[in-house]
Amino acid sequence: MSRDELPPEPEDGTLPEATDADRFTNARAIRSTALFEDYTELIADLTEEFGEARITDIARRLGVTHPTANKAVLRLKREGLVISRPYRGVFLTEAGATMAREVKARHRLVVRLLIAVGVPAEAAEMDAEGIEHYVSETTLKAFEAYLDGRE
Amino acid sequence: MSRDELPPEPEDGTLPEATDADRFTNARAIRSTALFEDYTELIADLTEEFGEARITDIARRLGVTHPTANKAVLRLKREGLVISRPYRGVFLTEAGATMAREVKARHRLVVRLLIAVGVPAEAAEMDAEGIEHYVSETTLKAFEAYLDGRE
DNA sequence: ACGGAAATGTAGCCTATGCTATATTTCCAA
DNA sequence: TTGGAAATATAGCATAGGCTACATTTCCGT
Ligand SMILES: [Mn+2]
Ligand SMILES: [Mn+2]
Ligand SMILES: [Mn+2]
Ligand SMILES: [Mn+2]
Repeated sequence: MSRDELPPEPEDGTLPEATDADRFTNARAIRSTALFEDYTELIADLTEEFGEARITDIARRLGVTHPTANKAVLRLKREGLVISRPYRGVFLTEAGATMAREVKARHRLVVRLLIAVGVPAEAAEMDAEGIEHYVSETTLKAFEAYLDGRE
Repeated sequence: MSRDELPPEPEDGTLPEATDADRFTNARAIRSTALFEDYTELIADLTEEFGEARITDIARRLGVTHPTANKAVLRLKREGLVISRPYRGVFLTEAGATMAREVKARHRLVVRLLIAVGVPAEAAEMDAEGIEHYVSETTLKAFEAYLDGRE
């Protein structure tokens, strides 16, 4: 029995609501970029701290083995987010740096928002590492407005 | 050059802070259960609506093909979260129902919190689908307290 | 009652993301 | 200057979670 899942189409000029499938598809798309976001953000941090991001340091900070980090860096290269030469450090491209900047801004804003609504700082930092990737532009704006609205 | 990344160990009775690696490892662990959470929550919904969860309906609601849903259900079975017989509906076990209940509660609470801080309902629903999986118990409690504290 | 349509299952392919074991390169200290 | 330690690379394995193509089963309308 095929159930017609079509939501009542609003023919009154309103936008059609996002379906369940839309939401899950969106979440899956984000999941596939979350890792790149963490890598670029981390590489930016390490570069700022040490002048370069070494594979070993990347791996240690992420809590993975270095072959895992190495393989991920190959994918980052393929996507044009980093450049690197064998046995040398990893550096962000313009695209990578842009991604890092945006992710870091999201990260900080999420932490601030969580703390503002009463989440303990330690938990806020922990949870933000996952949450940050799923916060849309719209939600980000709302967070900013909320934080501004309480000086 | 191996950089000593050890954070300044607090020998004053305070808890040691979570390292970056701790946070990323936590996020990776959650990522591996997020899919199960979405499936159990959805199976609970479908069972409530139709008396059973059919593979086709699961797939359509998630926006994936039915072989993908079928394979996922096999994993859910292996983990003891559902039972099912060939060509029949899928049903939650006690463990699966418990997971579904908890995820649904998290989902709703996240949406309510987002809306409370000014996120438009549509964006709140969209973002919550990803965020819900990364909200810890501690953060959940804080959300509850915050929502209570405003009538 | 049965034949076709819908639902479900299976096979096989792909990529991502983890790991261990091993090879290679770089770098530093004696 | 050089030999061993540290860093990096590579090979190979595994699982998850997507997909398409095809096989099988169920169900329903005539
Ligand atoms: Mn993150
Ligand atoms: Mn982050
Ligand atoms: Mn979800
Ligand atoms: Mn959900």
